[in-house]
Amino acid sequence: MGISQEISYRLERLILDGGLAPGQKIPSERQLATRLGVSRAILREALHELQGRGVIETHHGKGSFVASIVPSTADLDDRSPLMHLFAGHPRTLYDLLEVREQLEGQAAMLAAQRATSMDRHRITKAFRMLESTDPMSNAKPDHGFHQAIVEASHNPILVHVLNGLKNMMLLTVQASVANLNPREEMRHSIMRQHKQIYQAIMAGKPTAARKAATAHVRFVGDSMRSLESQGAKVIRISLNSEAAAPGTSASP
Amino acid sequence: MGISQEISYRLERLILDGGLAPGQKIPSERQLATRLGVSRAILREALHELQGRGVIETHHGKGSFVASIVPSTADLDDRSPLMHLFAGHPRTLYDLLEVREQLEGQAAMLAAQRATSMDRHRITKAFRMLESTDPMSNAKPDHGFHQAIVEASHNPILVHVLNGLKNMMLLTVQASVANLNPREEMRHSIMRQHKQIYQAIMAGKPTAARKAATAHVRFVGDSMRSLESQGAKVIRISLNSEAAAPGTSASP
DNA sequence: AATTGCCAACTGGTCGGACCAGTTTTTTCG
DNA sequence: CGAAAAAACTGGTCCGACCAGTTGGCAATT
Repeated sequence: MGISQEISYRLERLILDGGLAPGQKIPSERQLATRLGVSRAILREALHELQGRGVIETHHGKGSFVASIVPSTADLDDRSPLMHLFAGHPRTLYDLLEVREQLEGQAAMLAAQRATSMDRHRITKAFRMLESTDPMSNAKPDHGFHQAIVEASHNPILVHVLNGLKNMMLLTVQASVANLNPREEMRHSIMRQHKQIYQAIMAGKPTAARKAATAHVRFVGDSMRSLESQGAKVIRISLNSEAAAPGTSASP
Repeated sequence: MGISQEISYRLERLILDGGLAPGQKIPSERQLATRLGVSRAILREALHELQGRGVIETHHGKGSFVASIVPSTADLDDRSPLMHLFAGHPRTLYDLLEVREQLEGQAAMLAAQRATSMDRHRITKAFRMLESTDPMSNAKPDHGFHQAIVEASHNPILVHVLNGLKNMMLLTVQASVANLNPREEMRHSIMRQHKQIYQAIMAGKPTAARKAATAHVRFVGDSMRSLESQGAKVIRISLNSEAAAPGTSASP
């Protein structure tokens, strides 16, 4: 390992062990570089590494601060590169929706063909829950409905792929629910679309199911796109919200 | 945001969007710095950030390499349960083909819309190689052609998903090549289909490209199904065929 | 005295060049 | 031809300078 790696390691220890609280300021680059006996360039590389890991935040002219990370928020594997890419690159949302359009259409079609009675039961249950739940509740019911359909496709590959995208999918569903549901007419459109998908699958109409599902995903994408173009901030779903502004230090 | 942040962003984009596979080498620091118009110091800071996020790995004297992305969908290597399932249950082949039908259709469509001149060049190169190679050679050229198209879709999610299925995909392509190519008329059909896909993408006809691609995958599936129903043993493909180190076979 | 305005001293951000240290390729010579 | 030496890569580290935001205090003005 190079020196910069070692420095980033020592810095992290310093922060974690040293009891530096989130939001707390760490010494200036020049100070740290001198104290640790390395050049400022190397020190900066180490800082960038910690930055990449989300350990610190840096603000021009102010300094670097310990980020407020709860290391055990293992809820979703936030820190995965893809996850981060998604959070940082809004376009990725639409990329995902493009893929979902195909995959969910496929799943709905296969579900219409292959769903067993137990599958139908599960789908129905998820659908009911979707109807009854508060519109603004979290995205779980919505996702559950889609999930039930996917599993009814009886295609292990499809299930596996969609499962691999689950976390990101949850985010897009969350985004769509948060942004679209508040709009009265949109919520109705989405509900109608869900109903169409549901009925097509139950009626065993593969083509109709596929069309309904792809149309639904496309509708969500188009809607969010148009919302976004109207200036609405669509994608702002912070992975681990709150980010302790630097000025949170208590008055001395 | 500072320049180094922007650089790391662009780099990340370059890596995932460009479909750079894990393990692949990225250009040297001096090259990248020049190409992106920044100093080497800043370029290195950006690299360290990606390093901190686990996107790349760096080795002294050798270079920087794309790290294996995310464990979720990626890496269906041999010992994977799904891989095993596949070997044991031929039907999984058709499941995969079902999914491929959608995904490759999507990829071809997007490629027809978004391929850059460099993408076109790569696709053309892969296509040429596909025409010239011996029909019975391994499946690499065939897969390379499809891969080039997928990467031209400029949808990181799509690239990621297909990449995760790469190993299994290689097997299906291998299976199709081994079983279908020996049949004169089938080989011609497949070649014609490849040509249709190629021309549609080059001509920038998204719909035609999608249709050609889905039709192609469907044809492969249907053909193998019919072959199988005639009593041919279709799936007998050993799992660890190639993938061996450069020092191949070695028959003493 | 209170306010305003400005300047100096922080902070991080960027640059270029130089040199060291591994790795790979090319050249040279036995 | 083959092995050793040299050159041409690669990343790793350092220095010194300068740019760009931020902050606080000092001084001139009101």
